Amino acid sequence: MINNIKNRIKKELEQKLNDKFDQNVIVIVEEPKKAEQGDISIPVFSVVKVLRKPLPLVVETVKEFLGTISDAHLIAKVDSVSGFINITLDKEKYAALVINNYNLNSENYGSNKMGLNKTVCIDYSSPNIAKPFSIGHLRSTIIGHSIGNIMEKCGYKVVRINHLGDFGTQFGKTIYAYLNWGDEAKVKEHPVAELVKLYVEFNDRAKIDKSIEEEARKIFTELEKGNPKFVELWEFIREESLKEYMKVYKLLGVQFDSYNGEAFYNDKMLAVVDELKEKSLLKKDQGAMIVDLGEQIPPALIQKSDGSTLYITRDLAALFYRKNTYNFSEALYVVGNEQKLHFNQLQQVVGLMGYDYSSDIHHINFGLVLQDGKKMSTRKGKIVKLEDVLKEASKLSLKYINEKNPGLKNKEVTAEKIGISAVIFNDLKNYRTNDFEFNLEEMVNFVGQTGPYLQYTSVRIKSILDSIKESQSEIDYNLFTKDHIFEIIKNISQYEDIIIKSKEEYSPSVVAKYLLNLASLFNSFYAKEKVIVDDLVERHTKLCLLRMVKDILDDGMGLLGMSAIQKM
RNA sequence: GACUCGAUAGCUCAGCUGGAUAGAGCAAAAGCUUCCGGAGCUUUAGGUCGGGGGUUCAAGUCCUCUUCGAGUCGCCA
Repeated sequence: MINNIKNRIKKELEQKLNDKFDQNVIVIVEEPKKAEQGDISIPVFSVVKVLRKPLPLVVETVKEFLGTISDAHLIAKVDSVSGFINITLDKEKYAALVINNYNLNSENYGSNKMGLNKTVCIDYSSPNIAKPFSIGHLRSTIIGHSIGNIMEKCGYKVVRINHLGDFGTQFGKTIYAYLNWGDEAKVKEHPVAELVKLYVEFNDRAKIDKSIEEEARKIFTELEKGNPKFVELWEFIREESLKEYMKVYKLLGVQFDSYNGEAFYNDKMLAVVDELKEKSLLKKDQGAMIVDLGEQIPPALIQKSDGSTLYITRDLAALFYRKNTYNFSEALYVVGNEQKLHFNQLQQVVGLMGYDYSSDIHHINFGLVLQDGKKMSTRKGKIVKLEDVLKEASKLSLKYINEKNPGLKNKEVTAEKIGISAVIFNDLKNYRTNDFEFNLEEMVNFVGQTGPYLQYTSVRIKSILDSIKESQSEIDYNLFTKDHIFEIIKNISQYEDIIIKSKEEYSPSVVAKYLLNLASLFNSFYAKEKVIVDDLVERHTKLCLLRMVKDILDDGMGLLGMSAIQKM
């Protein structure tokens, strides 16, 4: 909301200045760093430069114009300090505006309609079956899920796609290992764990004996051709893996609209190759078929010299399928930084094919999960299993509950919600492209900028709201003239702006940081102010404020994919 | 070697289109509970924004060179 006001001030001032001086000036409108400096500020240096008038004259002119803009009634005070014009809002009027706005839209406060009648496809999680579901997949899952929620809040229809890695040479490896040294009984009992062991062991053995790689490739080729024995095994592996993943998704509260994986596109790739041929984009090079993308980036390898297709071919087939099926306005791929080149190539190839929606393809890249500064690997044996992480986080939160609130009912259930939300929040609070040092200790440290801090704040507010039967009363807007209370109102009014920014950057961290700040403001307020006071008007006003803060905290945590907690 | 991304307090990170005295949390030190939940709050201390040069009235932010780290660079995904 404050952004709307800023934009209006900017537009109207520019209009008025341009009319008066017949120049093309750009007015910068921002928020000062310190609250004492006001709520909105305008550095006029750029205006001075264009108009070539003395600074005091420009300041006076702008101040004069500010008195005639459409939001003039909201302005309480205008100061000027060394080239900055500082606007202080009328706290009572602004608070009334914010509260009315909230009451009009309390069901879905902070939402907007930028995505109305638009569909977005988000490809996330997408684990490779028969390989471990690692902590790396967790990032894609959590980030993708949250971006989906945020875009729904912006009015988009969101299609959540789990592009399972259910095809590829790793199946040849797993099947080879299973047939040669697998224990059928063990595999039947714990399919995924055993299959992963077999896969890891295969890679260990392949270091010593290169020839088994060749055998694995042969098996995969047979699988592609439809060898019934291998197909049966493949189906078993896929089914069991998916069952296992569903458990994790349930814990995380994540759902998908489609589980069409790589295998689904297997019969759709020839058409892609044909189309590329038709458009004369394919070129034979060193026995393989490539699309040349110029000097800047390496060519896209479409078809291997043995005729089989590659990752990018599959992604092209998937993209066309999605465009035809969902007619997306944006296609997002929540995949790690290391695949930046791949998606760059994908986008370029689509562009060369003449599709204008190539610019709607966005790689939502994210940083690596590091351990001791190095990328985690599934091959070196030290696999960090997602399930174990979530379990440990839950265990630790149970320990905290036993210390802080031993009498709590359903401790285990709450501990799980807190622990998992802590892991989610820890991931999302950082800007997504940054690398991420994996440190369980810090993830579940329940002090400071953490998920539990947000949950705790919400639970605290709930406890106050539940403790009192409220009688209807007037709102005392005069209360909002106190700085620390107005600060909260101002933050409440920024929720919509925050969601828009978060969508534009495709980064849930924007919401996460905002919630931390809001919670912190509330906790400071709570330490200073008594809520349940005898004065009914004051009490009602404060309870209104609390309700808004709690709603936003809960809604924001929901956007991040965190669980709601009633008591903790 | 080429390209991409990153480097801000001891640690983990914010810092929007360049704007005022660079901000949080953790860790450290000191406090706060007759009263609505102390997983909280308040205060102190902590900085050559990797380094050099440049553009600008103004640079953590833009340009350039450089150091370090990570990632990628045709038959894996």
